[in-house]
Amino acid sequence: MLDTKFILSNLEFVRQTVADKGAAHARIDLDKFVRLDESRRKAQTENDRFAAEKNKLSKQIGPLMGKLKGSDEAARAAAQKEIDALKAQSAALDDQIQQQAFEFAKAETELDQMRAWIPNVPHESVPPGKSAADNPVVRTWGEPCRFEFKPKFQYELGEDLGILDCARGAKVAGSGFYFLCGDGARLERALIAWFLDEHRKNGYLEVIPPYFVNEKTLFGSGQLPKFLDQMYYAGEDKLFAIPTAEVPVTAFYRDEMLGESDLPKKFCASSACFRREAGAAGADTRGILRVHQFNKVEMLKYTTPETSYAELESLTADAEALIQKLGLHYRVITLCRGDLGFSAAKTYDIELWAPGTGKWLEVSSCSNFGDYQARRSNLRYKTAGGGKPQFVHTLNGSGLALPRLQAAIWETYQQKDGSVIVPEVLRSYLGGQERIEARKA
RNA sequence: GGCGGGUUGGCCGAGUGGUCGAAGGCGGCUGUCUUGAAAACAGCUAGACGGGAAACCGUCUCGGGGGUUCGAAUCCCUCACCCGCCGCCA
Repeated sequence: MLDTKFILSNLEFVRQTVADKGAAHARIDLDKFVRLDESRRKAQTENDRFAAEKNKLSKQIGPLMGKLKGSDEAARAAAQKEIDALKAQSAALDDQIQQQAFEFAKAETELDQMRAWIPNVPHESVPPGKSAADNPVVRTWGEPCRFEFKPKFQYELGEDLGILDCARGAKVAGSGFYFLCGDGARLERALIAWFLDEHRKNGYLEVIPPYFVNEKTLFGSGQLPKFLDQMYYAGEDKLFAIPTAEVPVTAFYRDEMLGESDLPKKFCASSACFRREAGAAGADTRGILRVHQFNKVEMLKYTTPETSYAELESLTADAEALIQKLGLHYRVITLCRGDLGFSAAKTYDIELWAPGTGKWLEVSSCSNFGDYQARRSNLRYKTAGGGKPQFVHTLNGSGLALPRLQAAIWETYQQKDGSVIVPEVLRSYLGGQERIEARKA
């Protein structure tokens, strides 16, 4: 959420951001926002004046009540008379207070609702651009591998090796669900364990988060209210299945006050992720490039505003290091203004080259959210200097998302005989196994 | 699912109708003392919003919401969460 004062004093910048992010929407009417803020302030000023007056009257009644207990009957009668007069004055204020309080609440509620739909503004280093086609490539690592045979793509490899079963996934749960079997499941487990071990070495605290969260938690990270239709919802219990571990871990310190010396805080979390992918029908439907449930290890950081952009670089580097050790070809792109997500101030996407599919696959999205999520989550820290509490900055990035990574590994390390070589760093997690071969029945 | 006890500032913890935004302690900051530090002593130390050039002033906030009252941390209702005991169960 953006600060109301920031919106008002940077109105055109916010207006441009809303347009850039394609967030233009009847719910966001910035001219109305300005008007509402004016009426909110006016109502509050009026309300405060009447309330102050009423408070003064009440304070006069207290001592008079004491006099009612005295023995002098004339004095008691006089006090009673005074009390009645004060009560009458007080009652006369009620209508006005109620009226102003109503006006204030009405304006504030509308302002809050509108603010909930206004996206974060981009950092100054974010490049201009309208869509994914305009995202500049920051760097590329490795070389695309060459084959002396026609390489298979992920779905074929998975099914041929017997490590992926999409048909039965569809039967059991529906399209977009799948089984990993045998060495496919083991490779997944190895990757997750290895990621977490690497992150722990880099100072990230490993957590296993709740897979279901409440509405407030989703509001905090920015999924709600805008992306309601992308979430699985258990209505009986008013709980949502998490689309990423970012959601529960960002809420870890919600409504809390941290100390500056506690920062930065670094977490890594492994979880299943659940996404309805509404509106994505027809895209990447074959295999495991776009699915409703997948595993992911997520890295998160809570930092001070001063260090968050440096921490974004190191977060991205931590994700890249994993890919480098796996020996895969990848590139890093910066999302342009038009492609930047709702809550993000700056994002790097990391894409793996999948030689069989012939596409770059996004396996990590590393973002700095600035204070946007912290504001929505009421998450502050006390500064070392002792000044006012500040909102922390939050960052997160995948390290890494499993299905597309598996796809890239299969495709990159496939052999002429159809088997797949296991990347060296993972072998100790697989009992030394060096190769995945077709599973018999 | 049933019954009982809780929820107060960064933390702990007093406070059962008025002078309470809240005693006391811890922690933090500042000063005195000291070569420096510790200790001791003194002072300061919640947030949001509004008004104001500022000093400062006002309103609201004692888990959330609603109610009673001139006035609520305090009384009533309700919801959430936490801690017990019972039931069910991986």
